[in-house]
Amino acid sequence: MDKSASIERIFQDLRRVVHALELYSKDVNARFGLTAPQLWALWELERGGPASLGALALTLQLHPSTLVGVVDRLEAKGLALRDPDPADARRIRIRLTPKARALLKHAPHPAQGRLVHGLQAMSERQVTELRRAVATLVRVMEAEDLEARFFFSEE
Amino acid sequence: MDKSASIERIFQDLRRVVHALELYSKDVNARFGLTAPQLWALWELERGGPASLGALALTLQLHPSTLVGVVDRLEAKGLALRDPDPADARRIRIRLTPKARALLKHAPHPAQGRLVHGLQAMSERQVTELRRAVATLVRVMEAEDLEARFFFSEE
DNA sequence: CTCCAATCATTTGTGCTCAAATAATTGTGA
DNA sequence: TCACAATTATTTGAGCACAAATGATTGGAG
Repeated sequence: MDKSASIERIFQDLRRVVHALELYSKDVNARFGLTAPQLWALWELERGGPASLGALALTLQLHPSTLVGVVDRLEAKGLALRDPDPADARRIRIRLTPKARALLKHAPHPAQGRLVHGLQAMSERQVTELRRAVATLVRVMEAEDLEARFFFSEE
Repeated sequence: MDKSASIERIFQDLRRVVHALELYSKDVNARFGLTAPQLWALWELERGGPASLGALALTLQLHPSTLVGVVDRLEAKGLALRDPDPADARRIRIRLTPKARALLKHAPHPAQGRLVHGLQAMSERQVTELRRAVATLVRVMEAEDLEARFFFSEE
């Protein structure tokens, strides 16, 4: 297979990866009541403690305005709370409720779904190769992204 | 790096890949007026000729209800038309307008954006490795997906 | 020939995503 | 100190994605 055919295939396959991840998220939601972004947010709050909306958005790599809705839904489910930040009235402090902590004990870790189950069935060598390849992809894509942003910011 | 750390990393990186793809789509839309799904749909219609909504959804791997909105927007832009299917009144035949065909000549091919530009800068050997790795990923993910669907359909 | 189940497109409802505009608050430079 | 710029969260608007329900049409079984 020549290079351009490989590139075409990589894109098709990436679309399928994205698709599978989405289906997985919907599936977890249907079965468990929490979507992947919601689980990621909870898990990150558990790991890093209370955080401002902006800080959490940064670690989750989401746009702040995206995270507002996610936190809204977590709050509606009684899993997260918005406290005012005593030091800065512009900020909020998002923290977990005891209910959330209890739930996280039994929740599928965002990186332990059935997709990861498949990865675990692969040899360590294969997983390492895959990790390297995906890391390369990220590097290339984000580099191009930055470059383009810089380029167009000059216009 | 041990296996579970590799798996964790793979997932983080995949999230970043998805993120970069989304940003790219939004970017093309802002600059060109068409989102990635719209471009994919146009390109597929150009390649395969007029198609029913269900058939197009299948080749694009989208849920039919998702595609309805995409086609609505293409129609609103004067790029696609819904014709009745003479053979079956339930079906529609989606086809391109001349405007769409003219536009496609200058449009960024869905798989020729700046992300692909980055891939093209890589060596053929690297690209081949990446293709294999991503294909492995797809195989693993979709196999797990099928397995889970089968498992839960037995409940 | 007539029901009735299957098929096809669509609508509705929920959620995620971004960007741009808005409002409140902070901190700083004159 | 005080006006003004920066920061922070939110709202608004557009689009994508799925599932489930709906309505129209087809085609087959009795």
